[in-house]
Amino acid sequence: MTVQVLGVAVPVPLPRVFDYRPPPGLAVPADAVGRRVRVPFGPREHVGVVVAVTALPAATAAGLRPAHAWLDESPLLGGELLDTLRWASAYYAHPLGEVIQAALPVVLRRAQPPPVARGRHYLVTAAGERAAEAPAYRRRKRLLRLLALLATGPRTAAEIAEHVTRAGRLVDEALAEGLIEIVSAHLPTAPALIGPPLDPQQAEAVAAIAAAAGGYAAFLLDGVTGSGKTEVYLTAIRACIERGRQALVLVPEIGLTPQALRRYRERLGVPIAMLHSGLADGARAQAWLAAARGDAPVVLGTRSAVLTPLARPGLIVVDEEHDASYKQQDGWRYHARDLAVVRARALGVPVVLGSATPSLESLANVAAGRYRSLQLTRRAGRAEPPRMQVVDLRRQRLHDGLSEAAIAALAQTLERGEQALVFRNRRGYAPTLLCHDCGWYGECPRCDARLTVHRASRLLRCHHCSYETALPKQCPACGSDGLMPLGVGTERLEEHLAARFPDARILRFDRDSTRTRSEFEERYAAIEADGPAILVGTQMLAKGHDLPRLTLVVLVDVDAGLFSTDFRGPERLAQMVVQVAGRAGRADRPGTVMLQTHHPDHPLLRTLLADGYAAFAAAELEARRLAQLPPAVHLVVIRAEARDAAVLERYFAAVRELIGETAEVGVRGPLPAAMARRDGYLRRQLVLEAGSRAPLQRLLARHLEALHALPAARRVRWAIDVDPLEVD
DNA sequence: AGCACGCCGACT
DNA sequence: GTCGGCGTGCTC
Repeated sequence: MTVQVLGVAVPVPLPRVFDYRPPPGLAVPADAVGRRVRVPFGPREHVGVVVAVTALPAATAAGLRPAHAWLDESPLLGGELLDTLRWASAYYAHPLGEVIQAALPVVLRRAQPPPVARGRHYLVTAAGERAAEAPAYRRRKRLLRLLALLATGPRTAAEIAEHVTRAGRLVDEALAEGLIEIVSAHLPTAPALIGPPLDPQQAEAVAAIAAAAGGYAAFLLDGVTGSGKTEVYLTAIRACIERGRQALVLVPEIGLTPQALRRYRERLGVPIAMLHSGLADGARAQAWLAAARGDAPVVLGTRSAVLTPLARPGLIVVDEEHDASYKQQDGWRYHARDLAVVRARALGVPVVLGSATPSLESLANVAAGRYRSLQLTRRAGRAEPPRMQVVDLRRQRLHDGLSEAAIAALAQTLERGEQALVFRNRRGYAPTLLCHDCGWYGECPRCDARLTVHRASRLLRCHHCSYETALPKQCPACGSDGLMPLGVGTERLEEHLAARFPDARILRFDRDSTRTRSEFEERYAAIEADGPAILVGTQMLAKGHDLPRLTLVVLVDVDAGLFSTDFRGPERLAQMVVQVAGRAGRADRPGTVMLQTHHPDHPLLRTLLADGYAAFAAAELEARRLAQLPPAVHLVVIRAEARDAAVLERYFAAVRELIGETAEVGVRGPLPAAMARRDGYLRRQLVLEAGSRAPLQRLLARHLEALHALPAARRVRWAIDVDPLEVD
């Protein structure tokens, strides 16, 4: 005598599935797998997802607790997505319950039935999008809220009513003014705008992707900045929609701008379900469900959008595939680009990874024949590439970090009425405060890091924890007046430039000056306004946005990237240089990029500047092979942190003993992390390396349960990072 | 991770 | 006498 038992993935950090008797009363539905259930868990209750139904002897099942209730009338997670999540749970050695929870929108993690979406759907029109930005509409707050809501995807009247009061009348008004329209989710909402004609290389790329439709194929679309990668995506997506299939498009965090969304919407003429981190819970759930029902022809989103269920999948696109924001950096540390390829294979659809500066991983996959390379080498309808100029800083007099040559170039740019970007990846006034008399410098009491001088707010701040203290006037050690800020941050650059060019607009972009997305958009709009300006900024300005009036870029200090402790430093630097250079001289005028360095003869810089990114990448791949670093080898890092050094020591001793000696997997460490102490926690890592993934996977699978069961693990915060981006 | 249970120190 | 410190065990 056997009875049916539910295998339930519960969102707890335990690497196993829990068995329950079905909820009392009803028979177990045939399609139980993928439905959510409320289950008792110790003294609490959780929402779990059924991942298996098995038959167990009645006597065994009697010892199990019954699930409390079903939450779904049909499976919420379909076959392919659940299979991919199962695979990912094993691959990333992360508990399935937490993996599944990460894939579910917040609303669906709660013990409630899924929100219903029914009735007519409304969507903002192109006129409505223009109105949302027009000054004349600024005072119509409720209308603007409606337009913003409908800009994220089609909504029903009922959904709109959740966001604005007296929704019915507002919707009627907006309809009458042509700002919104009724859409049937499956049909194009507007005639798609016709794009520029494709050049032969673009047409060839589109044809290759089209030829692969209906089956799995992976492409690396390797196209220089301005070669029209987006046109290739748009054409391929359009073809996908016309075949009645859905396209999933991933963009980096910084890339999902209103301009980008509008371009997709206008050119594709269909509703686009948008998924990004800033979305309200309800809106995110609606977009997710629309994708799952097949109502959204295009799903556009950042990292976690790769976990969206698709009813009619046809194509996956990953834009700027080299971007580090695709890797989740805490909890379940998945890589969205890699998962996109895994999903494409499982779904039997083509996947296109695009970049002007492909990751070395993807280039290695091309070399190994796993991805097909599609090259775009021509800059479409534009001036020649920017002139790259190395500024040798040795024996030069510097003015707050800027060379005479850079200042002269900035002055000329302003005189011509053009815009310049001064790029420096350190915010604050100066990275260090030093006493010239006794050698004291400001250190964080909780981290192995120096305190950054923030002059405007008169603070010394740690950029790695929340520590801050008043900026001292005298040296805390010797009491002298010899304190001096050492080094240059964006704040100092801004101050210097403002003093030197008092009539120019100086706009600073960093986390201190630009905290929110709306602040960014506001300042960004100021750039687009006419007239000369100097933009001073960090990473924030390095990618994504079009800066059409920019003709000069000054990279204040590239040396940090040349001598980084992390093995990906050179790759990151090269990508940054090429991406920033891509911002220069976009319009009618060719641009100039000035790289300030104390190492003008560094082979990395020479190769990159003389022969381009592809040559750099080939050289760097060879260097990684010789050094036995990824992608030549594969890595897994076990990280842990604790306040007490002895506790940390004991933990890693236990892990090492557990793993033991293996022939196929090299074990290094535990090594102190680059910042061995952070926010009061000591941090170390154990590096596992092997020539292929299989032995690493076997080792993880073999020891995973024991790793969780380790008594020493209770005293530390630990995590497994498969394919880590940083090993410092 | 939570949360309970359990066994030793300073307090109303 | 008990309130509460955090070690240890368990979660179907």
